[in-house]
Amino acid sequence: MTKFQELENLLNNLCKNIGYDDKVTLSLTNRPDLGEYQINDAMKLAKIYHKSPLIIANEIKDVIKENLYFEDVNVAGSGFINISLSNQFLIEFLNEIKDNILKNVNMQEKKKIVIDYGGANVAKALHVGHLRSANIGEALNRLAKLVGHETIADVHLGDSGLQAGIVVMEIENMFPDLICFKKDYNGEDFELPITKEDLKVIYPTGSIKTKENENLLEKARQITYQIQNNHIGYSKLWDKITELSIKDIKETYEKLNTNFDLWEGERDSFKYIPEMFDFLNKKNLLYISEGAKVMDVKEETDDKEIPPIILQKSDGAYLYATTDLATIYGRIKRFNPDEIWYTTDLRQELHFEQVFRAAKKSQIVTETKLGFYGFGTMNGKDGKPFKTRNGGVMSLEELINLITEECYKRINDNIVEEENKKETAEIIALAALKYADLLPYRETDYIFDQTKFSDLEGKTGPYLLYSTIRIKSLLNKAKEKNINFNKFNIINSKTEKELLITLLNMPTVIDRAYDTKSLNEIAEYIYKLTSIYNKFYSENKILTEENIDLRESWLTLSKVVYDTNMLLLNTMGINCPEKM
RNA sequence: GCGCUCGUAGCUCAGCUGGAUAGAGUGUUUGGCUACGAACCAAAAGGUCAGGGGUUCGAAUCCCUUCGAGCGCACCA
Repeated sequence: MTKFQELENLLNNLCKNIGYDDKVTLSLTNRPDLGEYQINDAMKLAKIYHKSPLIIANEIKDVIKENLYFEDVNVAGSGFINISLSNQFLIEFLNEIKDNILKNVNMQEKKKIVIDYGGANVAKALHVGHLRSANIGEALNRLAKLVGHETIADVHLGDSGLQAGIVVMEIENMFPDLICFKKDYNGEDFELPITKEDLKVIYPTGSIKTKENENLLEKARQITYQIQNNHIGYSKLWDKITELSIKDIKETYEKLNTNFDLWEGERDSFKYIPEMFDFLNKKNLLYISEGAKVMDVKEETDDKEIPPIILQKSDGAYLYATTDLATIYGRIKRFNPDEIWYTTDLRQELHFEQVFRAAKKSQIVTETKLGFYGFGTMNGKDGKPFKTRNGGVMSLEELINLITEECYKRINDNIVEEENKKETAEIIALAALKYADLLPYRETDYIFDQTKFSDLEGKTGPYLLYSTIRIKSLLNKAKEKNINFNKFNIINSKTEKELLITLLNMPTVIDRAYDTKSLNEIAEYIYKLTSIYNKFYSENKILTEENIDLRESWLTLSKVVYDTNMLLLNTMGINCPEKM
């Protein structure tokens, strides 16, 4: 149990003793002039117990002010209780977590969670629009692990859509003699005649052609259908393209520090489709509507229109909904997870609502909790979302390179060795990019501004890295000078107390981030902690402090802040260089 | 047409299940390196929380309404 949890439990027990058996919460104050924490529950209790809030507030005040952990307990306004924490409590707290920062995290009962994020499409370049899914998904994955869960991350590649038909058609055009196109082709191996650079051009040009020519579009559709139905040559070719494409996609995801346990795609769900249809047929859930095989998912209690889910097109082809439902079918069968999370653009909410309903109604899913945690779109300056289909959007690689160049310019030659400069610049650039992306609330649409993402000062990733490295450097210097520290003894200033209280509050922040599935509070928190530390740093000369107990306290505190920063940066998927 | 989301400082965003005097960053103005790393620190200015009504001890937050923006609504993914 974290120290803060202990504190809240103590408070609740004290209230219980005087007859208030309701949850009382301790929150950071809005009025720092009156205390450090506040309790606002007296007003609520007043309604329940038909008593004056002031009387209740005073009763609570009287019982908690006796405790050694609290001091300066006072009642103000219409029943606000203001509390400060005793130095004794805070010193005890810091000494408890100094050697293991994980003691400042509330662990949860272990669950198995499949997390579906990334959103990469085979044969299409990752663009800036893919940034959020990767960042948020990866961070949620890490957050889930941090609080004690087991996760299975699946990139769930888009590998069965129309782009398959388009790309195969283009290649047939370019290399009609390739053996996989021969009538008597029997599946033997062959060399793919294109590189990943070629691939980046093939889809966009093919896509334009199909938009201009109805016949080509129809042809691409047919090829797509044939790939779905295991046409031997087309499937083999598409397999090889997928392999090549994954290699490329992996490189970019690795830069983003995004890791998947499974590199499966829509096509991996195909093997479950016949079984799934059997399952649905047995339950009599499917019917034909306008030639398509559909299933109703509307419910009595709906106040909005939920259209039926289409599982097979009138031409026999499968859709997004089919593969997603079959993927759930497969995941339940293979992993039987407690939860499955999806992190995609919020615009897909209705689609997932339909799929989830179909899964539950058919009892493909019984116990497993299905969660859709959508994110807002990245908009252009015109306030409209980036186009994902029409091209012309900056590729993720290009964006990373641009920001890396900016960072490179800032690197001081006296600090970073020449051979490490490039690598360091990239780490900093990615920190800037990831932090800027995780800072807004998950569901917020925000305006993508290249200059904002390139900011290296203020509330940015580079600020956090710089500050963290500076603490590390301080701790190293202490070691070099044989200054030992292993204990927190004294609180000497207001800034130090502020730091301690901020540290104490970390578990609450992590819990909330987990509950809301949004990293923004963690991003805000780490900035707050860091900036208070920087204030502390500028107020004191730590290494030359003559009071040995004080110096030891300062160094111990610095170490805890460092460990906390590293833990939270890692949770956000942000790496920290040695120097910058 | 139906539905979802949103409107907070010049700009980009926070603001927790309703709590006291609405916060950051950036930009603007100003001060601080012969310093453990200045990608830092300190200070000032900047607000009709889109408008109106309601609920109550108390509203940026909940409800209604007007205006404005974005998105989604059966065989794309």
